[in-house]
Amino acid sequence: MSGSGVRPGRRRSEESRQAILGAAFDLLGEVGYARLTVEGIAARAGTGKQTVYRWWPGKADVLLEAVTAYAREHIPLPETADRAADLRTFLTATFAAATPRTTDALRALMAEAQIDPAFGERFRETLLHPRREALGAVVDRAREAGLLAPHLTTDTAVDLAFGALWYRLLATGRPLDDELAELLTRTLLR
Amino acid sequence: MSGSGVRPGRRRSEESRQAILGAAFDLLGEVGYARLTVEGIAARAGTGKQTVYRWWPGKADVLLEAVTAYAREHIPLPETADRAADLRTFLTATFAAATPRTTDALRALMAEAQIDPAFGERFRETLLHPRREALGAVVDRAREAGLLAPHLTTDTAVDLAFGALWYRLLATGRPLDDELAELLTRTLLR
Amino acid sequence: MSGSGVRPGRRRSEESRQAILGAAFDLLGEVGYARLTVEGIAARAGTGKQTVYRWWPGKADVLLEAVTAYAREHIPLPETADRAADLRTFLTATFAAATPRTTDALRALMAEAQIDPAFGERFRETLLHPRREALGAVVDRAREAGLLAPHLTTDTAVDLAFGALWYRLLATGRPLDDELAELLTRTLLR
Amino acid sequence: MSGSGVRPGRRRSEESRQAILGAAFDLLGEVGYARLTVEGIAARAGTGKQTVYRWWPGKADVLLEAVTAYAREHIPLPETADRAADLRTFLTATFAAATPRTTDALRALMAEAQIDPAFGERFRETLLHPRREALGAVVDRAREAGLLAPHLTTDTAVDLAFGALWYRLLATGRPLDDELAELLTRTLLR
DNA sequence: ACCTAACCGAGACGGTACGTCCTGTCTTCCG
DNA sequence: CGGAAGACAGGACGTACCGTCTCGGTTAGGT
Repeated sequence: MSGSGVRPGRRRSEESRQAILGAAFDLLGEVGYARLTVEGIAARAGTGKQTVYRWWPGKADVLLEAVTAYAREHIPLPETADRAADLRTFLTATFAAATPRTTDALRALMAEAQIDPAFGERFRETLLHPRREALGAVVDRAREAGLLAPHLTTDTAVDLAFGALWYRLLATGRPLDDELAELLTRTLLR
Repeated sequence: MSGSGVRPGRRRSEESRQAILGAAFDLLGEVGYARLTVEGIAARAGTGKQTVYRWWPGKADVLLEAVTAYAREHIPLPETADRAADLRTFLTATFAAATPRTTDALRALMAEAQIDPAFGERFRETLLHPRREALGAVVDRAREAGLLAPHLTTDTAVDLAFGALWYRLLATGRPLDDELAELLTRTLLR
Repeated sequence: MSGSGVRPGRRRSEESRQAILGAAFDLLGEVGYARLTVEGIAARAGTGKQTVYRWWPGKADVLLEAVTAYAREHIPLPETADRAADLRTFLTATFAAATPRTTDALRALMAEAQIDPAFGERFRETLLHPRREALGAVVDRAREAGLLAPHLTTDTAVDLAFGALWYRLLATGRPLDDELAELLTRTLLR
Repeated sequence: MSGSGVRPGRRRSEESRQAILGAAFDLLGEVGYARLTVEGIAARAGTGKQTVYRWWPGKADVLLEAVTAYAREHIPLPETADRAADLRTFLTATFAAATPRTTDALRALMAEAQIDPAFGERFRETLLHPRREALGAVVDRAREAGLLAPHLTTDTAVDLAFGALWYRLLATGRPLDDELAELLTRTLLR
C-alpha cells in the first residue's frame, strides 16, 4: 500500500512554516536585519532552530520566501489595449507594493545577495528575474506598438526603470510615487 | 594663531594606517566581504586589533576610506564648452573606475549600508552625496544650455544615471561600458 | 512522582567534562596559573570556549572541581580506638595528598580566592570548610578523651594545624612531611 | 674616576613616587586587587604609565613597597628582660598592624606571589624573610632562657605563629586579636 | 649660556585574553 | 519520524590591559 508519494512519518507542519515566516518578518521590523538571528526567529515562532534549518538555508531565505509570496499576490500584469498605460500601471503597482515593511525586507535581501553569492543566485532567480520578465513583457508589447524610445533595447529600458527603483530604495530614500512612474513612462516611451 | 592643536603623546602611525587600508582591500578580493574580519585585517596588516578599532568603527569604514581615496584620485570633473560631451565623459570616467576590485568594495559597502543604518549615514555622506553633487553639477550645466530633456529635474536625471549604474553593479552584473554611458547621455539630454 | 526532572534536549557531555578537567590540570603543570587561560583549556580539551563557560564561571572553578574530586577520593577519615593516632594519621594522609601537581593547584586556588571574592566564597564552601569539618571531628574525639591541650578550642587547634600546612605551601616551601605531622600532634594534644 | 653615582639629568620625582604609592593603596581599597590596573594607578596619581613601569615591575611591586614601608614603621622588636612577654608583645603588635587596608594588601600580595613566581621571590625576600627573622630572634631569646616548648625548633615555632596568622588572613577571616596572641604564646612556650 | 642626559605626562602601538553571541550540527525525548 | 529543546565545536566580536615606544617638554649637572 502506502501508495503514491505518501511517505511515512509526520508531515511538515504548515503551522510552523507560517509561524517562522511571520516571526522573521515581524522581527525584521522590530530589530532590523543586523540583529535578526535564526535563534531569535525560532524562539519567536515557538519552534526549534533545527526546524528553520531543515527547510531554509538561513535567515535570508526565510525572508525571501515571505517577500516573494507577497509580490506574487499584490502585483498584477496589466494587458490592455493602451500599451503606454499598461507600463504606467505596472510601475505604479510595483511602487505601491513597496510598503515600509516590504522595503525593509527588500533592502536586506539585496544586501545579503551582495555578501553571500550563493544566496545572491537564489535571490536573482526567485525574485529579480521574474520581475524583470514581467516588466520586459510590458515593454515588449509597447515596442511592438512602436511606442518605445528608439535608442532603447528592452533590457536597457528595464535597467533604467528598476535602476531608479532600487537606487531610491537603497541609496536616497526618495519616494517611489506616481510622479516617478509617470516620469519613467515618458522617458522610456516617446 | 589659534594654535594649541599640538597634543602630547605618540603620533598616529601613517604606516599602520596604510597597511590596514591595503590589507582590507586585499583580503576583500581574496576571501569576500562575508569572511573579511577585523581580526584578519589586523593580522595581515601586522597591527593590533585595537589599532583598527581606534580609528575606524569597523571593517566597512576601513573599506569606505580606501574606496573614497580611490574615487577622489581617479574621477575628474570635466568642464569644457561641449556640455553634452562633458556628461558623456563624466559617465565614462565613472564607469571606468569600476574595476573588479573597486566593484567588490562598492557592493559590500552598499550592502553594509542597508544592514547598519549608522554606517549607511556615513556611506551616503562620504561617498554617495559627493558623487551626486559632481554629476549634478554636470547635469546643471547641460540644463543651462537647454540640453536637458524637459521633463527631467536635475535630481531625477541623477537618479536615472546612478540608478542604472548601481542596478547593474548589484543586480544583473551587466557591464558598465561606453555603450551604457552613450545611452544614458542620449536618454537624459534629448 | 519523581517529577518532571526529565528535560528534552541533548545531555551534557561527560566526555567533554572530563577532557576539560584534565586539560586544566595538565596545563597548570605545564605553563603555570598565570598563563593558564580558558581559551587554552578549551583548545587542549578539544571543546569550544562556550562549553567551559556554560558549566563553570572561569578557570579557577574548573581547577576547584578537579581538586575536590581528588581530595574526596584520597583523604580518609580515620576513626579507631587510639584517638591520638587518628589525629596523626589524618595529618599524615592530608600531607601525603599534597603532591607537586595538587600543590600547584591549591596555591593557585588560594590565590584566586584572594583576588576574586565570589570565587573565594565558593572555594571556602567547597574545599576549605569540608576539610575543617573533617579535622574538627578528629580533634573533637580527642578532646572527649581528654587528650586535647587544655588551652585550645577545636577551632583554634584546627587553625594551628591548617595554618602550618598552608603557610608552608604558600610561603616557605618547607616540606609537608611526617615530622610536621608528629610535631603538630604533640603540640595539639598533650 | 669621576664622581660616584652622580649623574646628570632630571631627578626622580619624589612627588610622583608618593602619588603612585598612595593611588595604588587607595584604589586597592576601592575596587579590589582584581580590578586594580597600572593604568588606573597612573591615572589616579596623575602620572604617565611609563613612570610606574620605570620604577616598579608591576602593580604588585607598588603595593609591596607601600606595605613594607608601613611594616617598617609600625612593628617594633621588643627586647626586655621578660622574654615570654616579649613574644606576646611582638605578636600583639604584629596583629595590630593588620588593619583592614593593610590586610587587603597583604592578601593580594600573597596571591600574586603564588601566581607570579618572580614576584614571589621578591615578596619573600622583602617582606616574609625579614618578618621571620624578627620573630625568630624573639623566639631564640626565649629558648636561651629555657622557655621554649622542648619539641619545637625556632623555625617550626615561627611556622606555627605565622601559619595561624596567614591562615586566618587568607582562609577564615577569624580575627587577629590579643586572644590569639596569648594562645600562641602559651602554645609555643610551655 | 649651551649641551647632554634623564626624567616627566600623554597617548598610540602590537599583543593577548576576556566573556558574549551566533552559526550550523548533533542528540534526546515526546507525540 | 517530525519537532521542541538544548548542548556541542567553532569562530568573530568589541573591550580591557599589558608592557613598550614615541612625542614635546622640563630639570638638572657639566663645560
